[in-house]
Amino acid sequence: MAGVNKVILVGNLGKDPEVRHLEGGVSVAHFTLATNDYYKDKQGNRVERTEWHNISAWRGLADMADKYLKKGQQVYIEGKLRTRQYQDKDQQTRYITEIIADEISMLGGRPQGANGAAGEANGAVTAETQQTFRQEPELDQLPF
Amino acid sequence: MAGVNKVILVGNLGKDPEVRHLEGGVSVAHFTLATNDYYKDKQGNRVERTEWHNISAWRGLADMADKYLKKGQQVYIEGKLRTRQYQDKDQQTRYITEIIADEISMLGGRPQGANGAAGEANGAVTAETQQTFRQEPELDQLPF
Amino acid sequence: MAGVNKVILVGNLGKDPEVRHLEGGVSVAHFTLATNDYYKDKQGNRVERTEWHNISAWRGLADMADKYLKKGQQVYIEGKLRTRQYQDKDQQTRYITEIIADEISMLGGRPQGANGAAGEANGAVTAETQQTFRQEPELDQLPF
Amino acid sequence: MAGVNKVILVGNLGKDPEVRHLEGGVSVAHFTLATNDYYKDKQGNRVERTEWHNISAWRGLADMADKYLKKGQQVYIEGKLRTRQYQDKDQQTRYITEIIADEISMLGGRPQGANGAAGEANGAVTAETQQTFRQEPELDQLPF
DNA sequence: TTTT
DNA sequence: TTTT
Repeated sequence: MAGVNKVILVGNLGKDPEVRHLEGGVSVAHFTLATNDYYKDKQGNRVERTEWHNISAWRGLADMADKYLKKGQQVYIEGKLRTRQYQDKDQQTRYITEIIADEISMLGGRPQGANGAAGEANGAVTAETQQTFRQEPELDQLPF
Repeated sequence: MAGVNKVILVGNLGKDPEVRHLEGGVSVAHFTLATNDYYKDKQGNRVERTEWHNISAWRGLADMADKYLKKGQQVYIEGKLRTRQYQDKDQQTRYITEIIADEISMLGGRPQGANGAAGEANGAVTAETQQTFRQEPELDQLPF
Repeated sequence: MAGVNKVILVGNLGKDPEVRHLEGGVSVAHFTLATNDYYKDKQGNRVERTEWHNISAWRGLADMADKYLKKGQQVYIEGKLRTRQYQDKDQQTRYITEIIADEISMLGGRPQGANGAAGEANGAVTAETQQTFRQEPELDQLPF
Repeated sequence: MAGVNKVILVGNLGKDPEVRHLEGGVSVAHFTLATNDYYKDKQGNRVERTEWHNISAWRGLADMADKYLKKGQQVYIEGKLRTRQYQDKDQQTRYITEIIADEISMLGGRPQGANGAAGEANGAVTAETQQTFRQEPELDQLPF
């Protein structure tokens, strides 16, 4: 009963969000997020390691993702872990673990196409788009 | 580079940790953790939902888990997400997402066998065992 | 705008919550929480250190704190930092930093009076009281 | 014993870090961090609110802060709360709550002087400086 | 005192 | 598949 299931990520979108509109007007967005980490090996060299995460956002957050998030962009994401099963094409039961986003903040990063310079024309994060979005409060306790 | 990959869980062990000793003296512990959540459905009823997580702990934390953690016990776990692939028995590539523990705190919970009452004789968490363990600092930056 | 202000604590209440009812029917609870940490000194000895935090909970969470939380109890608290000023008795401006709770989970701990044994008669956390409470969603975005 | 004391912030530096070198070669950096939040008032207007935090970083992290962090820069900070007392100029005991940083990640933000455009000449975060720094492992468990 |  |  006393449970906590919390994920905090800062990383970059691997692709533009894909948004679907379910029956009943519910929208859901999916995208991948890369978090980059490093460690020192035995020789003391800095070794990079990238972890990929499956993110899903629902309802208002899905619409926000659809409108504002782009491949390459740096975001802060807070959410919860959920593993669900599905049938693959061979009717085998498979599992996938996703992070269901509760809050997404756009950080200063450069969407794809912005190389070297980071001017607004290149898609830099601007005043209008550098914002925090939360799951709409009245929907905060839905199971997804 | 500026990446964050953090998981925070409070839940109960689904089984006793299973510990293996790898070549080179490295030990690793695996167990599952249940986090319980709830939400209100459209009728306003409180609906419970349990999420299961795969936890792995390495080296000093594995030894701690082996020594102190039991099925049913309530713990706080901080760690990072990692998805790895493996070949299933049909030589299919499969993926599993785990939480690599960096810190484990034993909370007041009741190990299996303690029903209703929670007396020490039933395995209650005592002063000696209600502790926090962290990944040994000098190994903190290894990839697992 | 893209801001994150998050605190996560696991500790024990230093005293029973004090609840006040403000004009307009708003209630607020205050209590202190002790988090225990340790470190190894140069001789390798384990040294304990206790940090005290000022917690405040508003509205529904205040009522929950009033009803369920007791001195000594172990809780998980998630919230945000807020520093406010006030005038002390000499009309000097002083500052106090508090954690405004967004979520409180009761963990297995023993309210005051439960020494050694932890039977239900001594106030142990029971199925009924081992719960998670969140700030009511519709009020989640108020400034306190 | 089973304690957790964790703070997670994403915000902007209010000023350049001030670094002092203590006896024994220990360095410590202090700076303030602004986290921006918003809420909807009763009229549905979006109201901004800024919270200021006192950050301190020790040893390797202090040197990193000294070298890389500037006023205005956006950072992710993970650390722990600590309240310490000091004597003010009237010999009154006062308290100040600080966040002792354990990890600092530089996010995409624009140091002071970068207005409108965010080209490298204006101090934009570049490949070299957009990094994560952690408290040196062997010192991770010191009391500060 | 920051940022958008 | 991202970013630095």
